[in-house]
Amino acid sequence: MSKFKSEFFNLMVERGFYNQCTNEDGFDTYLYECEKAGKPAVGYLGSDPTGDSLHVGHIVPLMMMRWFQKCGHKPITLVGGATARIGDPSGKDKLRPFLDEETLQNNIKGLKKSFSKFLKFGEGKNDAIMVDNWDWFKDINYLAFLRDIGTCYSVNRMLTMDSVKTRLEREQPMSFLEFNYMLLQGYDFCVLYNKYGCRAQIAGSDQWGNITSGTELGRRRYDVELFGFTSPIITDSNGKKMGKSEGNAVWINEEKLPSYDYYQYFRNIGDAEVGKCLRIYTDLPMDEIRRLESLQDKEINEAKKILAFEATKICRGLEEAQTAQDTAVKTFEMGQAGGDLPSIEKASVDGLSVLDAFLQIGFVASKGEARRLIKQAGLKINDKVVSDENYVLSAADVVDGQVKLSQGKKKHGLIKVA
RNA sequence: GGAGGGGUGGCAGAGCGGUCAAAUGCAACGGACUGUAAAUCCGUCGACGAACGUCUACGAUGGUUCGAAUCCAUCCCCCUCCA
Repeated sequence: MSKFKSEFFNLMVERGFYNQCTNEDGFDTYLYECEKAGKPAVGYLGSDPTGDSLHVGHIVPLMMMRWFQKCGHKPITLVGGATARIGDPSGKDKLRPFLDEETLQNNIKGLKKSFSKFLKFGEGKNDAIMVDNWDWFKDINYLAFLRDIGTCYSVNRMLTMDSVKTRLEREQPMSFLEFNYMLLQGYDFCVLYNKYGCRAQIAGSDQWGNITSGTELGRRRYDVELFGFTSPIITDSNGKKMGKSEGNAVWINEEKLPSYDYYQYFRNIGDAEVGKCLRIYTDLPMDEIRRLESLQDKEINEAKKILAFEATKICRGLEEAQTAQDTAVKTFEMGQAGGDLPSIEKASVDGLSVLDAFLQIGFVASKGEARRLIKQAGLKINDKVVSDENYVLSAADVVDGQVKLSQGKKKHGLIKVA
Protein backbone atom coordinates (compact mmCIF):
# COMPACT_ATOMS: atom_id res chain seq x y z
CA MET A 1 0.00 0.00 0.00
CA SER A 2 2.79 2.35 0.69
CA LYS A 3 4.65 4.02 -2.01
CA PHE A 4 7.98 4.06 -0.26
CA LYS A 5 10.41 1.37 0.72
CA SER A 6 12.04 2.82 3.77
CA GLU A 7 10.42 2.86 7.14
CA PHE A 8 11.45 6.44 7.68
CA PHE A 9 9.88 7.73 4.52
CA ASN A 10 6.62 5.98 5.17
CA LEU A 11 6.47 7.32 8.65
CA MET A 12 7.10 10.84 7.50
CA VAL A 13 4.42 10.73 4.87
CA GLU A 14 1.90 9.14 7.15
CA ARG A 15 2.47 11.63 9.91
CA GLY A 16 2.48 14.70 7.76
CA PHE A 17 6.14 15.59 8.04
CA TYR A 18 6.91 15.27 4.40
CA ASN A 19 7.00 18.35 2.28
CA GLN A 20 9.78 18.11 -0.22
CA CYS A 21 12.84 16.04 -0.95
CA THR A 22 15.74 16.69 -3.26
CA ASN A 23 15.47 13.19 -4.66
CA GLU A 24 12.58 11.20 -3.37
CA ASP A 25 13.46 7.86 -4.85
CA GLY A 26 17.13 8.29 -4.25
CA PHE A 27 16.79 9.12 -0.60
CA ASP A 28 14.16 6.47 -0.02
CA THR A 29 16.31 3.84 -1.61
CA TYR A 30 19.37 4.97 0.27
CA LEU A 31 17.54 4.77 3.58
CA TYR A 32 16.05 1.46 2.67
CA GLU A 33 19.46 0.01 1.90
CA CYS A 34 20.76 1.29 5.19
CA GLU A 35 17.80 -0.05 7.12
CA LYS A 36 18.12 -3.41 5.43
CA ALA A 37 21.82 -3.64 6.14
CA GLY A 38 21.33 -2.51 9.73
CA LYS A 39 23.70 0.32 9.02
CA PRO A 40 22.63 3.74 10.22
CA ALA A 41 22.30 6.49 7.70
CA VAL A 42 23.56 9.79 9.02
CA GLY A 43 21.46 12.93 8.86
CA TYR A 44 21.69 16.34 10.39
CA LEU A 45 19.60 19.17 11.66
CA GLY A 46 21.04 22.63 12.07
CA SER A 47 20.05 25.49 14.31
CA ASP A 48 21.59 28.76 15.24
CA PRO A 49 22.18 29.38 18.92
CA THR A 50 20.38 32.70 18.98
CA GLY A 51 18.41 31.76 22.06
CA ASP A 52 18.92 29.58 25.07
CA SER A 53 16.08 27.21 24.33
CA LEU A 54 14.13 25.92 21.39
CA HIS A 55 10.39 26.35 21.34
CA VAL A 56 7.40 24.50 19.99
CA GLY A 57 7.97 25.88 16.55
CA HIS A 58 11.21 23.93 16.38
CA ILE A 59 9.68 20.65 17.36
CA VAL A 60 8.75 19.57 13.87
CA PRO A 61 12.30 18.95 12.67
CA LEU A 62 13.20 17.62 16.10
CA MET A 63 10.49 15.03 15.85
CA MET A 64 11.63 14.15 12.36
CA MET A 65 15.06 13.52 13.79
CA ARG A 66 13.52 11.49 16.57
CA TRP A 67 11.83 9.22 14.08
CA PHE A 68 14.97 9.14 12.01
CA GLN A 69 16.79 7.80 15.03
CA LYS A 70 14.00 5.39 15.85
CA CYS A 71 14.36 3.96 12.40
CA GLY A 72 17.93 3.12 13.29
CA HIS A 73 19.67 6.14 11.83
CA LYS A 74 22.15 8.50 13.34
CA PRO A 75 21.21 12.14 13.95
CA ILE A 76 23.71 14.94 14.09
CA THR A 77 22.63 18.19 15.60
CA LEU A 78 24.60 21.11 14.36
CA VAL A 79 24.69 24.39 16.17
CA GLY A 80 25.69 27.37 14.15
CA GLY A 81 28.29 28.79 16.47
CA ALA A 82 29.99 30.42 13.53
CA THR A 83 26.94 32.04 12.03
CA ALA A 84 25.77 33.25 15.41
CA ARG A 85 29.11 34.85 16.01
CA ILE A 86 28.70 36.82 12.86
CA GLY A 87 25.15 37.76 13.74
CA ASP A 88 22.39 35.91 12.02
CA PRO A 89 21.06 38.15 9.28
CA SER A 90 17.87 36.24 8.58
CA GLY A 91 15.96 38.64 10.84
CA LYS A 92 15.77 40.87 7.78
CA ASP A 93 15.33 44.53 8.68
CA LYS A 94 17.58 44.66 11.67
CA LEU A 95 20.83 42.98 12.18
CA ARG A 96 20.61 41.02 15.36
CA PRO A 97 22.78 42.13 18.21
CA PHE A 98 26.06 40.29 18.07
CA LEU A 99 26.30 37.68 20.73
CA ASP A 100 29.11 37.67 23.17
CA GLU A 101 31.00 34.54 24.03
CA GLU A 102 29.25 33.94 27.30
CA THR A 103 25.67 34.06 26.06
CA LEU A 104 26.73 32.03 23.09
CA GLN A 105 28.08 29.25 25.26
CA ASN A 106 25.01 29.48 27.37
CA ASN A 107 22.76 29.25 24.34
CA ILE A 108 24.61 26.26 23.03
CA LYS A 109 24.12 24.56 26.35
CA GLY A 110 20.44 25.37 26.25
CA LEU A 111 20.09 24.01 22.75
CA LYS A 112 21.82 20.82 23.66
CA LYS A 113 19.36 20.43 26.46
CA SER A 114 16.45 20.98 24.10
CA PHE A 115 17.86 18.49 21.64
CA SER A 116 18.45 15.84 24.22
CA LYS A 117 14.79 15.73 25.11
CA PHE A 118 13.99 14.41 21.70
CA LEU A 119 17.11 12.51 20.77
CA LYS A 120 19.34 10.05 22.50
CA PHE A 121 22.88 11.26 22.60
CA GLY A 122 25.85 9.02 23.25
CA GLU A 123 28.53 6.84 21.79
CA GLY A 124 26.41 4.10 20.27
CA LYS A 125 26.23 3.61 16.56
CA ASN A 126 22.99 5.46 16.11
CA ASP A 127 23.25 7.77 19.07
CA ALA A 128 22.97 11.44 18.30
CA ILE A 129 26.00 13.68 18.37
CA MET A 130 26.27 17.41 18.51
CA VAL A 131 28.69 19.49 16.50
CA ASP A 132 29.41 23.18 16.20
CA ASN A 133 30.29 24.69 12.87
CA TRP A 134 32.53 27.14 14.65
CA ASP A 135 34.97 24.24 14.87
CA TRP A 136 35.60 24.32 11.17
CA PHE A 137 34.87 27.92 10.40
CA LYS A 138 37.02 29.56 13.03
CA ASP A 139 40.29 28.84 11.27
CA ILE A 140 39.12 29.05 7.75
CA ASN A 141 41.14 31.02 5.31
CA TYR A 142 39.10 33.40 3.25
CA LEU A 143 41.02 32.99 0.05
CA ALA A 144 41.18 29.27 0.37
CA PHE A 145 37.47 29.17 1.02
CA LEU A 146 36.70 31.30 -1.99
CA ARG A 147 38.90 29.23 -4.22
CA ASP A 148 37.69 25.96 -2.86
CA ILE A 149 34.00 26.60 -2.42
CA GLY A 150 33.30 29.89 -4.10
CA THR A 151 34.19 28.46 -7.48
CA CYS A 152 31.35 26.00 -7.13
CA TYR A 153 28.73 28.67 -6.87
CA SER A 154 27.30 30.71 -9.66
CA VAL A 155 26.08 34.13 -8.75
CA ASN A 156 23.57 33.95 -11.55
CA ARG A 157 22.11 30.92 -9.93
CA MET A 158 22.24 32.41 -6.46
CA LEU A 159 20.29 35.38 -7.64
CA THR A 160 17.47 33.14 -8.68
CA MET A 161 17.17 31.55 -5.26
CA ASP A 162 13.96 32.47 -3.55
CA SER A 163 15.54 33.94 -0.47
CA VAL A 164 17.57 36.33 -2.59
CA LYS A 165 15.08 36.96 -5.33
CA THR A 166 12.21 38.07 -3.15
CA ARG A 167 14.49 40.36 -1.30
CA LEU A 168 15.67 42.01 -4.47
CA GLU A 169 12.19 42.24 -5.88
CA ARG A 170 10.95 43.96 -2.81
CA GLU A 171 13.93 46.23 -3.00
CA GLN A 172 14.88 45.33 0.49
CA PRO A 173 18.52 45.56 1.26
CA MET A 174 20.56 42.45 1.41
CA SER A 175 24.04 42.49 2.78
CA PHE A 176 26.92 40.57 1.29
CA LEU A 177 27.02 38.63 4.50
CA GLU A 178 23.52 37.37 4.00
CA PHE A 179 24.30 36.60 0.43
CA ASN A 180 27.07 34.36 1.65
CA TYR A 181 24.92 32.60 4.15
CA MET A 182 24.03 29.80 1.82
CA LEU A 183 27.66 29.12 1.08
CA LEU A 184 28.35 28.65 4.74
CA GLN A 185 25.37 26.37 5.09
CA GLY A 186 26.32 24.42 2.02
CA TYR A 187 29.80 24.02 3.35
CA ASP A 188 28.50 22.71 6.65
CA PHE A 189 26.70 19.95 4.89
CA CYS A 190 29.81 18.90 3.03
CA VAL A 191 31.98 19.00 6.12
CA LEU A 192 29.56 16.69 7.84
CA TYR A 193 29.63 14.42 4.85
CA ASN A 194 33.38 14.25 4.86
CA LYS A 195 33.68 13.86 8.58
CA TYR A 196 30.76 11.63 9.42
CA GLY A 197 29.47 10.34 6.13
CA CYS A 198 26.39 12.44 6.64
CA ARG A 199 24.28 12.42 3.53
CA ALA A 200 21.01 13.91 4.66
CA GLN A 201 19.78 17.19 6.00
CA ILE A 202 16.40 17.45 7.61
CA ALA A 203 14.79 20.81 8.22
CA GLY A 204 11.81 23.07 7.84
CA SER A 205 10.85 24.09 4.34
CA ASP A 206 12.26 27.57 4.82
CA GLN A 207 15.67 25.97 4.71
CA TRP A 208 15.19 24.62 1.22
CA GLY A 209 17.54 27.06 -0.39
CA ASN A 210 20.28 26.38 2.10
CA ILE A 211 19.81 22.68 1.69
CA THR A 212 20.06 22.67 -2.05
CA SER A 213 23.10 24.82 -1.69
CA GLY A 214 24.66 21.95 0.21
CA THR A 215 23.52 19.22 -2.10
CA GLU A 216 24.79 21.10 -5.11
CA LEU A 217 28.11 21.77 -3.49
CA GLY A 218 28.37 18.10 -2.67
CA ARG A 219 27.78 17.14 -6.24
CA ARG A 220 30.16 19.65 -7.74
CA ARG A 221 32.97 19.54 -5.28
CA TYR A 222 32.88 16.07 -3.77
CA ASP A 223 30.98 14.19 -6.41
CA VAL A 224 28.45 12.78 -4.01
CA GLU A 225 24.71 12.96 -3.90
CA LEU A 226 23.49 14.50 -0.69
CA PHE A 227 19.82 14.49 0.23
CA GLY A 228 17.61 17.18 1.64
CA PHE A 229 14.28 16.54 3.27
CA THR A 230 11.93 19.22 4.49
CA SER A 231 8.76 19.46 6.52
CA PRO A 232 5.91 21.78 5.73
CA ILE A 233 5.57 24.86 7.89
CA ILE A 234 3.04 23.87 10.47
CA THR A 235 0.38 26.45 11.03
CA ASP A 236 -2.88 26.46 12.88
CA SER A 237 -6.18 26.83 11.10
CA ASN A 238 -5.76 30.58 10.99
CA GLY A 239 -2.53 30.21 9.12
CA LYS A 240 -0.47 31.38 12.02
CA LYS A 241 2.70 29.64 12.97
CA MET A 242 2.45 27.37 15.95
CA GLY A 243 4.16 27.99 19.19
CA LYS A 244 2.83 31.07 20.86
CA SER A 245 0.72 31.06 23.93
CA GLU A 246 -0.56 34.26 25.40
CA GLY A 247 1.89 36.02 23.21
CA ASN A 248 4.80 34.13 24.66
CA ALA A 249 6.80 31.40 23.05
CA VAL A 250 6.17 27.93 24.29
CA TRP A 251 9.63 26.88 25.34
CA ILE A 252 10.98 23.41 25.41
CA ASN A 253 13.33 23.83 28.33
CA GLU A 254 11.60 23.70 31.68
CA GLU A 255 13.36 26.65 33.22
CA LYS A 256 11.73 28.81 30.58
CA LEU A 257 8.24 27.42 30.91
CA PRO A 258 6.62 25.28 33.59
CA SER A 259 5.42 21.88 32.48
CA TYR A 260 1.90 22.75 33.47
CA ASP A 261 1.88 25.59 30.94
CA TYR A 262 3.42 23.35 28.36
CA TYR A 263 0.66 20.86 28.93
CA GLN A 264 -1.97 23.57 28.75
CA TYR A 265 -0.67 24.80 25.44
CA PHE A 266 -1.50 21.50 23.82
CA ARG A 267 -4.64 21.02 25.85
CA ASN A 268 -5.98 24.25 24.35
CA ILE A 269 -5.18 23.49 20.77
CA GLY A 270 -7.97 24.11 18.24
CA ASP A 271 -10.23 21.23 17.24
CA ALA A 272 -9.03 21.32 13.68
CA GLU A 273 -5.46 20.85 14.80
CA VAL A 274 -5.89 17.78 16.92
CA GLY A 275 -5.16 15.14 14.31
CA LYS A 276 -2.24 17.04 12.88
CA CYS A 277 -0.75 17.63 16.28
CA LEU A 278 -1.15 14.06 17.39
CA ARG A 279 0.81 12.97 14.37
CA ILE A 280 3.50 15.50 14.82
CA TYR A 281 3.92 16.00 18.52
CA THR A 282 3.37 12.51 19.87
CA ASP A 283 4.80 9.04 19.34
CA LEU A 284 1.38 7.42 19.35
CA PRO A 285 0.78 4.77 16.71
CA MET A 286 -1.29 5.76 13.75
CA ASP A 287 -4.37 3.63 14.42
CA GLU A 288 -4.67 5.23 17.82
CA ILE A 289 -4.38 8.63 16.26
CA ARG A 290 -7.00 7.85 13.67
CA ARG A 291 -9.35 6.77 16.41
CA LEU A 292 -8.73 9.91 18.45
CA GLU A 293 -9.12 12.34 15.64
CA SER A 294 -12.43 10.89 14.62
CA LEU A 295 -13.94 11.98 17.93
CA GLN A 296 -16.52 14.69 17.58
CA ASP A 297 -17.72 17.67 19.56
CA LYS A 298 -17.13 17.40 23.26
CA GLU A 299 -15.45 14.08 22.92
CA ILE A 300 -12.57 15.64 21.12
CA ASN A 301 -11.50 16.94 24.48
CA GLU A 302 -10.40 13.43 25.32
CA ALA A 303 -8.13 13.51 22.31
CA LYS A 304 -6.75 16.84 23.41
CA LYS A 305 -5.96 15.50 26.83
CA ILE A 306 -4.07 12.61 25.35
CA LEU A 307 -2.28 14.93 22.99
CA ALA A 308 -1.25 17.23 25.81
CA PHE A 309 -0.15 14.35 27.97
CA GLU A 310 1.86 12.63 25.29
CA ALA A 311 3.49 15.80 24.06
CA THR A 312 4.45 16.80 27.57
CA LYS A 313 5.78 13.33 28.23
CA ILE A 314 8.24 13.53 25.37
CA CYS A 315 9.48 16.93 26.30
CA ARG A 316 9.25 16.94 30.08
CA GLY A 317 9.13 13.33 31.09
CA LEU A 318 6.39 11.02 32.34
CA GLU A 319 6.28 12.34 35.85
CA GLU A 320 5.92 15.97 34.86
CA ALA A 321 3.25 15.07 32.34
CA GLN A 322 1.33 13.22 35.00
CA THR A 323 1.52 16.05 37.48
CA ALA A 324 0.45 18.54 34.88
CA GLN A 325 -2.45 16.39 33.90
CA ASP A 326 -3.54 15.83 37.49
CA THR A 327 -3.42 19.52 38.12
CA ALA A 328 -5.45 20.24 35.04
CA VAL A 329 -8.07 17.66 35.89
CA LYS A 330 -8.41 18.95 39.42
CA THR A 331 -8.65 22.59 38.51
CA PHE A 332 -10.85 22.31 35.48
CA GLU A 333 -12.94 19.25 36.04
CA MET A 334 -13.26 19.08 39.77
CA GLY A 335 -13.12 22.74 40.56
CA GLN A 336 -10.29 22.24 42.99
CA ALA A 337 -6.78 23.51 43.03
CA GLY A 338 -4.15 21.18 41.62
CA GLY A 339 -0.70 21.07 43.08
CA ASP A 340 1.22 22.08 39.99
CA LEU A 341 -0.40 25.45 39.56
CA PRO A 342 1.90 28.42 39.67
CA SER A 343 2.22 29.54 43.25
CA ILE A 344 3.88 31.93 45.61
CA GLU A 345 4.56 31.39 49.28
CA LYS A 346 3.62 33.75 52.04
CA ALA A 347 3.94 33.64 55.76
CA SER A 348 0.59 35.25 56.08
CA VAL A 349 -1.99 36.69 53.81
CA ASP A 350 -3.40 39.19 56.25
CA GLY A 351 -3.44 42.70 54.92
CA LEU A 352 -2.52 41.71 51.38
CA SER A 353 -4.59 43.64 48.89
CA VAL A 354 -6.15 41.84 45.94
CA LEU A 355 -4.19 44.05 43.62
CA ASP A 356 -0.90 43.10 45.20
CA ALA A 357 -1.82 39.46 45.33
CA PHE A 358 -2.37 39.27 41.59
CA LEU A 359 0.62 41.44 40.94
CA GLN A 360 2.89 39.24 43.00
CA ILE A 361 1.80 36.02 41.41
CA GLY A 362 2.53 37.59 38.07
CA PHE A 363 -0.94 37.43 36.53
CA VAL A 364 -1.02 41.16 35.98
CA ALA A 365 1.74 43.57 35.11
CA SER A 366 0.40 46.52 37.05
CA LYS A 367 -2.22 47.46 39.57
CA GLY A 368 -4.08 49.31 36.88
CA GLU A 369 -4.40 46.12 34.92
CA ALA A 370 -5.67 44.33 38.00
CA ARG A 371 -8.26 47.05 38.50
CA ARG A 372 -9.40 46.84 34.95
CA LEU A 373 -9.78 43.10 35.21
CA ILE A 374 -11.82 43.49 38.35
CA LYS A 375 -14.13 45.86 36.54
CA GLN A 376 -14.49 43.26 33.86
CA ALA A 377 -15.13 40.53 36.38
CA GLY A 378 -11.98 38.77 35.31
CA LEU A 379 -10.36 38.05 38.64
CA LYS A 380 -11.41 35.45 41.16
CA ILE A 381 -10.36 34.49 44.62
CA ASN A 382 -11.27 30.94 45.59
CA ASP A 383 -13.52 30.86 42.53
CA LYS A 384 -15.51 33.87 43.63
CA VAL A 385 -15.46 36.91 41.39
CA VAL A 386 -13.70 39.84 42.97
CA SER A 387 -15.93 42.86 42.75
CA ASP A 388 -14.19 45.24 45.11
CA GLU A 389 -10.82 46.42 44.03
CA ASN A 390 -10.02 47.52 47.55
CA TYR A 391 -10.57 44.10 48.96
CA VAL A 392 -7.91 43.00 51.40
CA LEU A 393 -7.17 39.36 52.01
CA SER A 394 -7.33 37.89 55.45
CA ALA A 395 -6.97 34.55 57.14
CA ALA A 396 -10.59 33.87 56.29
CA ASP A 397 -9.62 33.50 52.66
CA VAL A 398 -7.17 30.73 53.37
CA VAL A 399 -8.57 27.33 52.59
CA ASP A 400 -6.45 24.30 53.40
CA GLY A 401 -3.40 26.48 53.73
CA GLN A 402 -3.82 28.20 50.40
CA VAL A 403 -5.68 30.87 48.52
CA LYS A 404 -6.68 30.20 44.96
CA LEU A 405 -6.30 33.07 42.54
CA SER A 406 -7.73 32.99 39.05
CA GLN A 407 -7.47 35.31 36.11
CA GLY A 408 -9.99 34.61 33.44
CA LYS A 409 -11.04 31.07 32.95
CA LYS A 410 -7.75 29.47 32.35
CA LYS A 411 -5.14 31.05 34.50
CA HIS A 412 -5.10 29.76 38.02
CA GLY A 413 -2.55 30.01 40.78
CA LEU A 414 -2.11 29.64 44.50
CA ILE A 415 -0.80 31.57 47.41
CA LYS A 416 0.51 29.03 49.83
CA VAL A 417 0.41 30.18 53.37
CA ALA A 418 3.09 28.65 55.47
C1' G B 1 32.36 61.75 -0.27
C1' G B 2 27.53 64.08 -2.63
C1' A B 3 21.98 64.22 -2.83
C1' G B 4 17.51 62.69 -0.68
C1' G B 5 14.10 59.84 2.80
C1' G B 6 13.46 58.15 7.63
C1' G B 7 13.73 56.69 13.24
C1' U B 8 6.39 57.03 16.99
C1' G B 9 3.32 52.14 21.84
C1' G B 10 4.47 44.20 21.07
C1' C B 11 4.35 44.83 15.48
C1' A B 12 2.56 47.64 11.24
C1' G B 13 1.44 52.64 10.56
C1' A B 14 -1.10 57.90 11.11
C1' G B 15 -0.06 62.48 13.41
C1' C B 16 3.91 67.29 11.85
C1' G B 17 3.08 73.66 17.53
C1' G B 18 -1.95 73.27 21.87
C1' U B 19 -8.18 69.53 21.96
C1' C B 20 -1.91 63.72 21.84
C1' A B 21 -1.11 58.76 26.44
C1' A B 22 -0.88 59.78 20.63
C1' A B 23 -5.86 57.70 14.87
C1' U B 24 -6.30 52.95 12.50
C1' G B 25 -5.13 47.75 11.77
C1' C B 26 -2.94 43.30 13.75
C1' A B 27 -1.55 40.83 18.15
C1' A B 28 -2.86 40.42 23.33
C1' C B 29 -6.27 40.36 27.55
C1' G B 30 -11.41 40.18 30.10
C1' G B 31 -16.73 39.07 29.51
C1' A B 32 -21.05 36.62 26.92
C1' C B 33 -21.99 31.94 24.10
C1' U B 34 -19.58 26.90 24.54
C1' G B 35 -16.40 21.95 25.34
C1' U B 36 -10.14 24.67 29.11
C1' A B 37 -12.10 24.51 21.05
C1' A B 38 -13.28 27.61 16.72
C1' A B 39 -16.36 31.48 14.93
C1' U B 40 -19.18 35.62 16.61
C1' C B 41 -20.58 39.73 19.74
C1' C B 42 -19.33 43.32 23.78
C1' G B 43 -15.37 45.49 26.47
C1' U B 44 -10.08 46.61 27.77
C1' C B 45 -5.14 47.55 26.24
C1' G B 46 1.63 53.30 29.64
C1' A B 47 2.39 53.76 35.28
C1' C B 48 0.47 55.62 40.04
C1' G B 49 -4.22 57.29 42.35
C1' A B 50 -11.35 56.06 44.02
C1' A B 51 -11.20 60.58 41.15
C1' C B 52 -10.51 66.26 38.84
C1' G B 53 -5.26 64.55 38.39
C1' U B 54 0.18 63.53 38.51
C1' C B 55 4.36 61.18 36.31
C1' U B 56 6.88 58.66 32.30
C1' A B 57 6.86 58.07 26.85
C1' C B 58 7.13 59.56 19.94
C1' G B 59 16.18 57.70 18.36
C1' A B 60 19.79 60.88 22.02
C1' U B 61 21.13 65.61 23.99
C1' G B 62 20.39 70.64 24.18
C1' G B 63 17.39 75.00 22.51
C1' U B 64 13.05 78.19 20.73
C1' U B 65 8.05 78.77 22.87
C1' C B 66 3.07 80.20 27.82
C1' G B 67 3.03 75.25 25.37
C1' A B 68 6.90 70.44 21.26
C1' A B 69 5.95 63.68 18.93
C1' U B 70 5.38 68.12 16.03
C1' C B 71 10.01 73.97 15.05
C1' C B 72 15.73 74.73 15.49
C1' A B 73 20.88 72.77 16.59
C1' U B 74 24.22 68.88 17.45
C1' C B 75 24.90 63.74 17.71
C1' C B 76 23.66 58.45 16.86
C1' C B 77 21.34 54.85 13.76
C1' C B 78 18.68 53.03 9.26
C1' C B 79 17.36 53.26 4.04
C1' U B 80 17.56 54.96 -1.33
C1' C B 81 20.17 57.09 -5.39
C1' C B 82 24.89 59.07 -7.35
C1' A B 83 30.45 58.84 -6.96
